[in-house]
Amino acid sequence: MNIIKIADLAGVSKSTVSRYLNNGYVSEEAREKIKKVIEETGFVPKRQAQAMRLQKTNLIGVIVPKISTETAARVIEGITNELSEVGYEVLIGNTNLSIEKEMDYLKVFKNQVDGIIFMATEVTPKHYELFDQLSIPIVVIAQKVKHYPCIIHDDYHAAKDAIHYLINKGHQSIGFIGVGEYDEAVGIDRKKGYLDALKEHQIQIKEEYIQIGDFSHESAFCLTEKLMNLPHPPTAIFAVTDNLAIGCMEYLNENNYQIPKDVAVMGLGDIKISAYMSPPLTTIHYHFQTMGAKSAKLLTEMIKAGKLSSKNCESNFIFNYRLMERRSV
Amino acid sequence: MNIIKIADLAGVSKSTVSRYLNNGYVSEEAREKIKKVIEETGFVPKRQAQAMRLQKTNLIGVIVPKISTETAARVIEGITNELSEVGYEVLIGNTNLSIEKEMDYLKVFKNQVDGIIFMATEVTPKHYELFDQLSIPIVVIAQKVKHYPCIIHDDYHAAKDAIHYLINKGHQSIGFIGVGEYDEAVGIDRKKGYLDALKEHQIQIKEEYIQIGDFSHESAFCLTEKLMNLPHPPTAIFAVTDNLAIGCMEYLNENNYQIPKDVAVMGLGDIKISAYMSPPLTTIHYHFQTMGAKSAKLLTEMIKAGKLSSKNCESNFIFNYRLMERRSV
DNA sequence: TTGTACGCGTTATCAT
DNA sequence: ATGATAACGCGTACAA
Repeated sequence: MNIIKIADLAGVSKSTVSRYLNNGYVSEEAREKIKKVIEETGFVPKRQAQAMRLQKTNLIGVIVPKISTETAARVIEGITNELSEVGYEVLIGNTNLSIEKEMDYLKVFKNQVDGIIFMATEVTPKHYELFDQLSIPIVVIAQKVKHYPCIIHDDYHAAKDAIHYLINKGHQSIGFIGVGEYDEAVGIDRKKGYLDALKEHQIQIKEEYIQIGDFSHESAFCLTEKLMNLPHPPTAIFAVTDNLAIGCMEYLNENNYQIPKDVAVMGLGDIKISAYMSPPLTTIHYHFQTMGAKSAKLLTEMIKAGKLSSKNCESNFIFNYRLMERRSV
Repeated sequence: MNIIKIADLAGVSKSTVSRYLNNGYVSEEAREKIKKVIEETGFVPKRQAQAMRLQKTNLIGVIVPKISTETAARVIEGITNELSEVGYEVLIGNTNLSIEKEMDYLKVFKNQVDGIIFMATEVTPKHYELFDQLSIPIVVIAQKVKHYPCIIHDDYHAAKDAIHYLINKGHQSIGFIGVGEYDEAVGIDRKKGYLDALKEHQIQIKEEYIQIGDFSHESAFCLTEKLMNLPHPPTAIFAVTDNLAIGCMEYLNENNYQIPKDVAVMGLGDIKISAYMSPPLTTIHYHFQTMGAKSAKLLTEMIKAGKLSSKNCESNFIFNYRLMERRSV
């Protein structure tokens, strides 16, 4: 079923049908006939053909590291809610944490969508190359990417505030469970927040208190073991993500440490599960869904403005956070 | 950049470039020239134009009730992983539990994708109407829809097994926290499993033990209160979803009931959080990600077979489940 | 092996 | 107010 058949059935030309569908410049008489035929047939114009003709797909590509993580799901929810209001649809690219797949999606989406939202983890020179080749705007979430618009949390100050909070609660020996520096936001910024907070309070930094692993529960579990087996174990542990904090709590619970009496634990991110831990995890709330919505809004604005690239749109949005006092500190 | 410009730059006709891109029927000489130009320009053919010409979009529409729920996210993960292997991309439709939006997406996707995966909750006559109007195959997840292929869990037996388990643990007074019957799988099948299990053990069914609400924590919280304020409160409670079981546990914990000593709690679904509750929730594990993958596989097979509708493809796949013994019973 | 010409479904321009 | 026609980018039947 296409616009020509509708035109035939209604006894008019396809131009008239097209006008009926779009600007509406049609006589009452023709309008009636067309309306009837369209209702009977349930005709809807094909978006592919429209896209071709209008040079606009009304599609946004969204690339996420892992869709089944709560953070990614929340970001996507924010994006889809925002976009569905303005008539865009979203094409999802789930990379399963594979950088190659990220590259693939960046290439595939390149001439298939009107804009890209990229939820980043590690950003390599290869990424920059692909960004620069893009002829559509892109918005980056969760990492700072020079010369491109980014939606990020203030990881540095969030981590710093967490440590300040711990110090104010009387802790001087604070263990750190982090991740590698390939992830700038989580690996570098949050660690820097930890270090600077200690410095500001003139607390000596002990290398053995700083443990680096990957993003898994198990990593945090092992690192906590190391921490607690130190001659002078810390009285508090800060993990750079809630997920890690939970792995940390698992070790402590299994080894009969009382939280927070023996050792306090603090996370960052406030995933849902944190509130249900025993004890409930004190952490910092991040607004992932709002970030998603903001990124979508920013992107559609750029598209509307006719931008063929978002390079040099130095509009970074740094989102606020909120400390969630619960019972693990 | 399009195929004609590439052809010009390479000094051949666009047909030759097209052949280079597709069947490869090109002389070594021409191949070299084209390869060079394509590499320099980073040209990739536009999918919109291909879709138009080939009458095939290579897009699958996925409609989910709420993308930020763990179950939906896991289903989508299974779908995207499967589809990315066979060259399909996925268009996401997040309905936020709105039936109108479901209808909208069903209509919008109708002539924009090659097939639809529909994660259902309530299935109304309106849905059937739209399904019947489709000229592309559709696969339904999570609910039985007559005459269409469905990927479901065996909700009836899962619930029944849960109750059997409770009875075998010595419980005779088992409360039930459920949802309305508009959701057939959760509202009807799981309730029937509960009722039949009791009947099989000749346990009298008490109406006051059967509490129906919605899908929220709060609902389960209130219903648990009702249950526990009965003259003879139950010694065990079965909630039809883990989420409800957690709301139930919240009430019990806050009111100083010991789980499972005073009252046992059992859920259904095994969401991630359940394992971290205190005590960890005994529940039944569902394989959402595998379901997603299976639905994708089924759909692409039907597309490959050239089906213009999946009506009367009575191929239901009933997935298995696994009882997770933890410490709430 | 290569190139010409056509068609996929839509919208926009232009003449009527 | 309406209709004929061109154009979007691509793949392919057919002719050469």
